[in-house]
Amino acid sequence: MEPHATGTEVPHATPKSAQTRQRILDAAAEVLSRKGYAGTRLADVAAVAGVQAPAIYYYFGSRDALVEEVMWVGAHLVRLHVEEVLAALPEGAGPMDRLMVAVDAHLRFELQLSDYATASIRNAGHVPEQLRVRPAAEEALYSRLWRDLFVAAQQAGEVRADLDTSMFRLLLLGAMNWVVEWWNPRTRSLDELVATAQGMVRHGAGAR
Amino acid sequence: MEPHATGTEVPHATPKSAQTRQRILDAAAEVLSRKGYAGTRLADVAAVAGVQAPAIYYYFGSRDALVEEVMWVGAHLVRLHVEEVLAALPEGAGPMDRLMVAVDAHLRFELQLSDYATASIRNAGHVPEQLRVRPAAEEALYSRLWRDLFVAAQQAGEVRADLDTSMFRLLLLGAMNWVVEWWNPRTRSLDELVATAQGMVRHGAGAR
DNA sequence: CCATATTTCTAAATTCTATTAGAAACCGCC
DNA sequence: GGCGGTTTCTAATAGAATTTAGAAATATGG
Repeated sequence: MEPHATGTEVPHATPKSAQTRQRILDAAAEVLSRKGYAGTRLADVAAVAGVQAPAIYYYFGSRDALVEEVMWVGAHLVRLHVEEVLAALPEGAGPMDRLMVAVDAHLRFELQLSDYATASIRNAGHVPEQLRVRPAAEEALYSRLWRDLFVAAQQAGEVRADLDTSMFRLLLLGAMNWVVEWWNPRTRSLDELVATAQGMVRHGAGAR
Repeated sequence: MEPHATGTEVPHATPKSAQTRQRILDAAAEVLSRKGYAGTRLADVAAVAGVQAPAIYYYFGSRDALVEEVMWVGAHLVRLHVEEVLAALPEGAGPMDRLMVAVDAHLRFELQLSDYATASIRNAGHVPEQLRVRPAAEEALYSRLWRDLFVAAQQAGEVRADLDTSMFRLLLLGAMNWVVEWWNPRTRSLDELVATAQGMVRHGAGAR
């Protein structure tokens, strides 16, 4: 044995078979993003991961521990992704350019790249309170990232001086997060969505 | 007896004591808006309504029937409210004015007036499929209302001709719906929120 | 190729709620 | 003040899902 008992971290250096843990976590993210917290049964997760339900308990202490991990990873990955994309920008990029890129990165990651992001977004307000503590810390960091983007743009005069950027930012993130509730890749183009969202910021918050 | 058995409608003309049904429905909306579908237990609803759990079955066929009713009422009330407010506008109001008023009405109703609206919004994507059929019809009507507002504004030249209003509308409704996830009346002013959201539309979608 | 630890399974127990049965309380009315 | 119907309660049932127990299987290392 020696499963999940060592606190909140994730040991399991054993490379070969502990891919199973990852498979289970991936499966949980997938099911959670599709069915939500209420609709996610351990048996479903196990089926997707290709194991029997009790096998999950070898890697996670409980259903809720598994959910919490997915939520945290989701929040974490979104932030990392957006930070990376921003870091890759050339020095010359202005504050408004950086905002546009952040919008692009957030939407594409959430819709294409990561079940974790979708799961994290959709279920943030639906999991029991106690599961929100660790993910909330990540979300706070992400929130700060966006705050800084807006503050920089406003100070540079590229966002209207009289705009309440804090409120605008919350509205914008809401608009982008809610996309998971209606998005259908078959009927809409992701490029157009990104462009429309960017326009919402450029014109909605931009100066002039 | 003679409870809920008569199909999907809601008889109970008996005025006096069938306020209980309303109390239960109100309680369900309140709990549902706060705890979500997964976290809403019949016992909680009953406690808020001031009855014992089994009493609920005198008025509703099942837990899901109760939830469905709340969801439908929520979607219905939002639409009615916005329609009423729009109808009360003077003839002279332009398409952009009408959009501004709709934003105002949607946000104020959702945040101040109705647990039903909040419950309906928060749980739309989290209740089992079968419960979404009847509410979905209401939402479709509401969606059409907004589509018409944007089409009118665009035809009048008050919204940029090149804007994808369908996508912008979905983003806007998402932004407003997501507000229930972060709104705290103690730390933020509702007037400011409304003004910021209106600005998001006026500048984000408006011509010039 | 055997011994040992790791991993996963089957079967069973536990728990948590919705739901039902049936008895009591309540209410208006004669 | 008793009577019939309505409404609500207490107590029991049922069912589904998480979670444990403990046995098999699988891999690992000498």
